[in-house]
Amino acid sequence: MKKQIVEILRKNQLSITDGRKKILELFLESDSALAHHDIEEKIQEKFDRVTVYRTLQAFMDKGIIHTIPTADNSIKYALCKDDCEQGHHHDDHIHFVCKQCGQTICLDEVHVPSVRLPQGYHADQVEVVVSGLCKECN
Amino acid sequence: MKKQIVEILRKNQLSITDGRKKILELFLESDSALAHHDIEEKIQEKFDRVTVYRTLQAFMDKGIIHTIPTADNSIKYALCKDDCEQGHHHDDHIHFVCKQCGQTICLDEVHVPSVRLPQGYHADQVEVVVSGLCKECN
DNA sequence: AAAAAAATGCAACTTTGTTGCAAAGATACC
DNA sequence: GGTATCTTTGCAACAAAGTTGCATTTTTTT
Repeated sequence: MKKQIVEILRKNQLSITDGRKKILELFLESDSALAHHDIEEKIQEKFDRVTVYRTLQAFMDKGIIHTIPTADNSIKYALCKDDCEQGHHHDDHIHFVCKQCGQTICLDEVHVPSVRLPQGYHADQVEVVVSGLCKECN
Repeated sequence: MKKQIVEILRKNQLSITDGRKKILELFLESDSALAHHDIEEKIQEKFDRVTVYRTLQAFMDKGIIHTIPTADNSIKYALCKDDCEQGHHHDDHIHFVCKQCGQTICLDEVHVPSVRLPQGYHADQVEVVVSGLCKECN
């Protein structure tokens, strides 16, 4: 695990620091998406708020994590699949938000459906967020 | 127009106040979704920030407007279709965000595709946000 | 037109996010 | 392994976004 973490950071040319290791570990351990707030809560050692913001930004830039759109003004982040490279996210899976437990998860096995747009529109990216009851809460 | 506004407020059992009339008018005039910030900007008379928050909340509760999920931590609101009733939103159209002009619009004519979830999951609602270039910017 | 109910504005506060800068830490080089 | 260089961190100070309680004003009811 520790090796995998260092490996990921190295591969993305990020210096290996305690904060980055810890936050990346959180993502690897968690199977649901994390908001900034969740991260600060779950980390026992206290890192400055600013550090967490900058770490998430760095991970985003490198394509290690991606954001999940929400309707409640909280950005959620989740690990990208291996083939997301620096600056080019191509996560084509859908996201699921459980109304009971609140968890947001990536359903990697479910691909986004194709959408037919009206004349004149050009689609770059399609985001699908399904809400309902997850496996555990159903 | 003025009649329609009063009509909508009355139908939803909201008292008819200047702020509500003005904000509702904004939504009716605008064909793109509005963020809290946009509303404060576009209104010439100044209403208190708190009033705008509470008005949006009231409109949400009554099913007059709905939120559109975004990945950039800004809640956008748009008018619901007529058949959204108090507490029961059922807007099954997709949303489009233009990367050029930034406008967010409801594509009422495009219905959300059906999504097949893994065993055990139960879907209540499917949100689709497509980003790319809109008719004007393309 | 007066009484009752609801909405507004204000102040004070909390939470969330940003920026510049000095100190601490990581990397590269000898 | 130790030092120079470059990067990251934490702090302070700030800006923006959102919330709450309460007195005043406005709307609705009778």
